[in-house]
Amino acid sequence: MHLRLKKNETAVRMKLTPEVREAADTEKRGRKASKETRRQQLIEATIDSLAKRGYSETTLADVADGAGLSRGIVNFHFESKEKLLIATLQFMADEYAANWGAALEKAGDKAAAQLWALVACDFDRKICTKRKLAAWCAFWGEAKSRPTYQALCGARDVKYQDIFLALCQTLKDEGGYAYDPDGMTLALCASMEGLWLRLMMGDGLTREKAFAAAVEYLLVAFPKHFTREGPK
Amino acid sequence: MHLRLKKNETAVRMKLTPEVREAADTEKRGRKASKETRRQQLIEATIDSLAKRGYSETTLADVADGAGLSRGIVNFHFESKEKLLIATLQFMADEYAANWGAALEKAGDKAAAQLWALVACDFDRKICTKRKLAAWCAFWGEAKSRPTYQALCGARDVKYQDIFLALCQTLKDEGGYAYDPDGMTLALCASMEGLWLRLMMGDGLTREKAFAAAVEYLLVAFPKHFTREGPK
DNA sequence: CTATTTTGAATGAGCGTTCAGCAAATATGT
DNA sequence: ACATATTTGCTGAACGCTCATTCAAAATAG
Repeated sequence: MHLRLKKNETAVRMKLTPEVREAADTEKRGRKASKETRRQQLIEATIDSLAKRGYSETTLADVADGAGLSRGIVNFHFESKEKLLIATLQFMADEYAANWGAALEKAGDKAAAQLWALVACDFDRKICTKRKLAAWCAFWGEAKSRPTYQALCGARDVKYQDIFLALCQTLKDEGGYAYDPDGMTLALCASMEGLWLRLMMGDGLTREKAFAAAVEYLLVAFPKHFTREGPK
Repeated sequence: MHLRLKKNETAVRMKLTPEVREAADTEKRGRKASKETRRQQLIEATIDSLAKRGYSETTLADVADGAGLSRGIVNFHFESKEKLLIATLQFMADEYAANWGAALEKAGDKAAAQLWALVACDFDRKICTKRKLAAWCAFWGEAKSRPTYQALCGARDVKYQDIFLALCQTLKDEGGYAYDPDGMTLALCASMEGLWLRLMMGDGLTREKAFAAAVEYLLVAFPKHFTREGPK
């Protein structure tokens, strides 16, 4: 009694998360998926696994299952587990950078509006998901002992920090504030990272409340430039 | 040609870190160490390993080597790797709580002085070490998927948060500030956690600079209560 | 001597990696 | 058109390594 199974029926194989399914759907399902599509699908499955089981318990088997594909698949599309993880982090870093880049574009040329946009976009639906925050945090935990991760985790990198600092400097000049811009920038950036950390830990904190807290900070720091509703 | 090695010459066995050596020295070295001393010694070695290799690469072999003891030792004093890690986190959480508790005691009864003390003690030499920050971060990375860790990582727990909130509330009333105390407290606590994260990542940031940034925050939030040198 | 602590070799489970082979898609020949 | 060969994507069993755990024996303490 031998059942001949129809293969590659991804819909049947397993319940995939929306993200994985979408990644697989950008082109056709099954064999027709291109190399890049498969890679993306596996990256999404990796984020899922990191979020669900944490870094240390993320296995290639779990990633493959999550993607609805077979065991050997990762070593076919990526060379090793390590390379998959790096590609995943790279993807998130790129997405993050693109997000604040775009936000800055749309903000116009007023410094206050730009700073507001920069803070707000960190709490954007697209970026600030439970699963992505969890994945970020998983990498943070390993970053200190892995130079490669450390470099990529500084997606909040030099460039970002410089822009932030310049904006704080400008607002200080405009408003005649008294603080030290370096310390202020550092404290503000750190605050946003800390809010991410707390969002991930997941008590009762929501995206909205976290954003409100960040805004509260902006208000006391730059009273002449902001209201709770936005830049003046 | 058989060399008969003198055993238990810990000084010879391996270069132990100062922390591990100290833990082993609180009572006599060698076999005479009491159960509690050994446990402490192993916990210190665990912190070392977490800091050096990260959570996912911390092995019992590495911990045992770090403590200058043999392979099976952890399963004798702790029951399992998991229990060792939990004990380690528990130790750090207790130490952290004791630290801010003591700081609060010494601060007198002025709210401003208490808040200053609470912020300052987070950047204390004893707590804010590279190795301990790294260990904290390692646990944070795994916390989301492990309820036990999550509970202990909230060492910055409800009690701490409540005190913090009450102090902010008091200062607001005293100074007639306009902010929302909940948001303010959240942003401030988050900022300190974020600063820890950055200290751990280790760019050029020093304890002093991080503390200065936190102070900068206090200054803009409570201008009537603080100067850069301390509470008024 | 008895009890306690420590050792280190043995065990086995879990996991990343490899790879021979299958199947779908595409190219080539007739 | 059809048959055949080649390429490409994928599978899953097998392999070997790492590491937590176990435990019998040794070392030490009392």
